Amino acid sequence: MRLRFAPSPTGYLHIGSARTFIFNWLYARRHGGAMILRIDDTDIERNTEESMRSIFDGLGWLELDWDEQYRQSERLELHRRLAWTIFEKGLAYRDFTPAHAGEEAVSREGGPWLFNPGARELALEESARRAAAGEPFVLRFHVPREPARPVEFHDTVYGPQVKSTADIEDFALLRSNGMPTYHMASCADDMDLRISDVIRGQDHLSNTFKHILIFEAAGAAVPRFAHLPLLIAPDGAKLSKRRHGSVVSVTTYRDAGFLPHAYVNFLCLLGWSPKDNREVMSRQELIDAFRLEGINRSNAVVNFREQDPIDPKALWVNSEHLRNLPVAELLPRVRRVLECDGLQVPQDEAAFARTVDVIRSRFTTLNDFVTRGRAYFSDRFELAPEAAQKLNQPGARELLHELGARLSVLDDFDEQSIEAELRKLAIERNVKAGAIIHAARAALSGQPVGPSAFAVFTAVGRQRALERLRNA
RNA sequence: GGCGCUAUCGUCUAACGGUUAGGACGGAGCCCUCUCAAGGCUUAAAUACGGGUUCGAUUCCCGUUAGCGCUACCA
Repeated sequence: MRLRFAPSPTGYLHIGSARTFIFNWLYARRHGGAMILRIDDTDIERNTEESMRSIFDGLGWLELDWDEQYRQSERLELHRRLAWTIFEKGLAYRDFTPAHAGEEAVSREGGPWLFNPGARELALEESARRAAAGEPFVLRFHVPREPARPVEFHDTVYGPQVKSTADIEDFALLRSNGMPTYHMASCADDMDLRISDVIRGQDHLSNTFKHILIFEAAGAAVPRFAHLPLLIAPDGAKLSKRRHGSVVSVTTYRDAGFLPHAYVNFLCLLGWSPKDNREVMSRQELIDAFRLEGINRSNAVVNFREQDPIDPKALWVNSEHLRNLPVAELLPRVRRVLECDGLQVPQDEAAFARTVDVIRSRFTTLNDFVTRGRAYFSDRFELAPEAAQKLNQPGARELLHELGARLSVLDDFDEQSIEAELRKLAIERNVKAGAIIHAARAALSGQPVGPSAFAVFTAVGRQRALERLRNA
């Protein structure tokens, strides 16, 4: 079994493309097949190196891998050879009509454009002569239409598909600059790379009929096809950079502090279901559960809003992974965001792990560790307004100073001892323990809310905790 | 315009032709509690519309409507 993901490097890695990669990858991994990354860069006008980087960066960030890698621009001879083979079989012809000449005909008649008048009938000798004379031409597939016949295939997701050749235009195989078109290059490579299953976006569903004509003309076996429903915006439009901005780029989610796998997990839930109500799944669970039968047919909305550009479900999936991942797996990731923000990562690995474990359960993204969780890793943090309010309660500061003094002589700086000491103080001063607790949390973490205040003490560490009480 | 695809809560989705149409996110409420999360419980919220077929239709068929895709020398 051989799967491929074939992006064209004309923009950054789109979340829809990422999902397509993931479904191919899941299928390959589940069946022990090979995953192939093929860069479809035959459109030399629009390709960019930057886009290429974005694809590798994006896939790398998502921690997705592949077994083989190709670049179509390095395989042009193969594509051209196959195109001319089809020509020699009499199944393609040279069309000398200048570019765009056919467009007017379409708008005038209102009907579909099928071929340029006269081009199909051009005698072979004249065609060869004009080509030899250097006249530019496109090589077009000669779609059989008298009589027209149905082209059929079975899509694993969409079921039986049929279209009459009477409705298929004579599409181009080779451009006038000699470059193969997408259809030609893609099919030639799929044959050469022995792709067994083509899993791609539904926008290619109707193109598949053309592809089948090419496979047949080349005398090659037709792969299995499975088309994926598209990802769309809340307004029903196809996701596009121009209209929807950064929500379509995977880097947005990386920068927002998503765990790579959590985002993969979220993307999987768009258009696919394990059908057993599971949603939060590990990578292995995803591989084990993935079935093409679980893919549905209607487009999925990425539910973002103008003010809030990230789908709430994505955030939820991320927070689930964030709090349930083995801490050891989370640490390097937290370390990275801390370092990126110039924060000091604790030397003591065990203490670091405990701190992360204490605070992670109420965080939703990795970025929370340097924002809401800043006080756990740095002395330069801001006191949230609501936290300041708690500190400004009458008598609160004095109580914290006293608490600090008492805790400083404690033998064991653990949660039980701290709690005992704090409650004793509350009773002596005849105040509610909660008042001291809330003020302490505010002083230690800069936040009005958070983990158990006693856990905050140990997470922040003795030295810092006492210092913050003193300076409260 | 032509051809094709699709249609279940706001969103993601589940439901051999027989279910009080299920779950999740988000919303509302309650419980728990040192706060906030988490967790538990409760709640509002859907089969686009019209015809068939059938004892019975979310499910099968047709039509309408809507959305999307393709209709390039883009992919």
